[in-house]
This record gives sequence, C-alpha cells and structure tokens, in this order.
Amino acid sequence: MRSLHHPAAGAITLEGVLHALSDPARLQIVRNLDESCPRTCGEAGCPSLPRSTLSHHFRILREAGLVRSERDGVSMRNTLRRDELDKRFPGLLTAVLSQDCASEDD
Amino acid sequence: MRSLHHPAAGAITLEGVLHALSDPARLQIVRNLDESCPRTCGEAGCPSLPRSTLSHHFRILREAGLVRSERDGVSMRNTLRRDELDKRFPGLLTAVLSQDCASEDD
DNA sequence: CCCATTGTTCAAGAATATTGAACTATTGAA
DNA sequence: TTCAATAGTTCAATATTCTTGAACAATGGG
Repeated sequence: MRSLHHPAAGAITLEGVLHALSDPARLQIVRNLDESCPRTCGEAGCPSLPRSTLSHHFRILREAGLVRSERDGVSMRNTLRRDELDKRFPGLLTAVLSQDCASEDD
Repeated sequence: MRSLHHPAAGAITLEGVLHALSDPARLQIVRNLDESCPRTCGEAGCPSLPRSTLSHHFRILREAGLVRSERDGVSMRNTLRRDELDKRFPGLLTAVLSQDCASEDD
C-alpha cells in the first residue's frame, strides 16, 4: 500500500473542499466525523456502499484535506481536520455543515 | 432552443450548490456576478474558455439554482440568485465567496 | 432578407466515478 | 510460525460527466 497522501494545510484548495463536500455520501461522512470523530471507514455512515466505493470517497476527502486517515491496528482512524480547515477557510465548514440537507418541495 | 430550466428555490440542493461552486471557472463566474450583476456569458470573466464550455458551466450554475438566465436581446442576462440562496442556505454563499482562493505554499 | 452576434446543442474524445475481484496490512489463534 | 479473519486499498471494466469544435437557433440591425 502506498502511503496515504495528506496535503499540508496551506495546500488545501477551496475548490477541492467544495468538490469533496458536493457528494451526498461524502457530505454524510463529514457530518458524522464532525459529530463523533474518529471513525473507521466502516463506521462512516454509508452502510449501503461497497468498500471500494467508500475507499474512493475517503481518498477524495483525504486528498482534499478534509480528513486525516491513520492506521489503528487493523482499521483506519479517520478524523476531520477541523482546526486546520477553520484556520485555512474561516467559517466555511460551519456554514456548510449547519445547512439542512433535505430538499423542500415548497 | 429548449427553455432554460431554473429550479424553484425549495428544490435547490446543498450538494448541487457545492458541486456548482467546486469548479474554478464557475466559482470565478459566481464571484463576478456577486460583484456586478447582471452579466452576459461573454462577460463572465473567463475569456480563455470556448463558448460551448462556458455555456456548459452556465447550465450547471443555472440548474443548481445559483444563476438565473434571461434573454435580453441577442445576449443573456445572468444574475446571481442571492436572496433565494441566502434564504435557502443562510450564510453559505457568503462563507464561500469570502474565502481567499489562492493556495499557499506555507 | 441577409448577416453579425450570442448562446445552445450535438458529437467525439478525455477525464472521473462506481464497483466486483484480487491484493495488502494487521491482529489473533492454533 | 503459519493460518485465518478483518479492514482497506488497488486494479480493471463500465458508466457517467466534462471539454470543445462544429453546426444550429434566436435576436436585432441594415
């Protein structure tokens, strides 16, 4: 396994963060990590997704700088990079995560 | 030309908005519209992009609910749906657009 | 009507996403 | 140590989305 890549805080891009958050599964994962980190991939909150898909989503989150993944025994410990993100993009994560996700039909 | 589709405010999704904003060209367009709306597609602020690509980007923005496009003579009048977006997702657009887009190397 | 201007639509190739199958890393048990 | 179970990753094939040149459509002026 190649070592997992985590960008430095300064290298995190706004577009990358927005893209990472623009997928329903990834947004759900980030919401869950925000409430109770750390989590394994399996506890991410997307039980219906295949492992390979989940792994792909975590890679997007990781490489966008949202999540830090560290091996913890046989599983991974995923944590939201809250402090770094808040410093890099003040107010952004709070603004996104505080939104009501449900779509209204008016 | 099929009539352009604009979702109702209540049908705008968070994921759709984030996805629309996750492209550098589209983010630039929205920034420009936020400063001085309305604009034509040609005045969007992406002079290097082909027209078909620009049209595609405006369609993404339109169908995500970010931009309203109305014909004005030979060109289009594109406006940011600021009020509706602020009501649907309070603080979101401000949080995104207030970020410094440049990536740092620390 | 003819033409210039502005966008949209279409089509083909490029890039990204999804997912089953195979592989790797770690742990625990025999 | 060797075997098996668990958790993720990587690979490969397919599907979806993106990019963009070319053709088309809509408007307005001469």
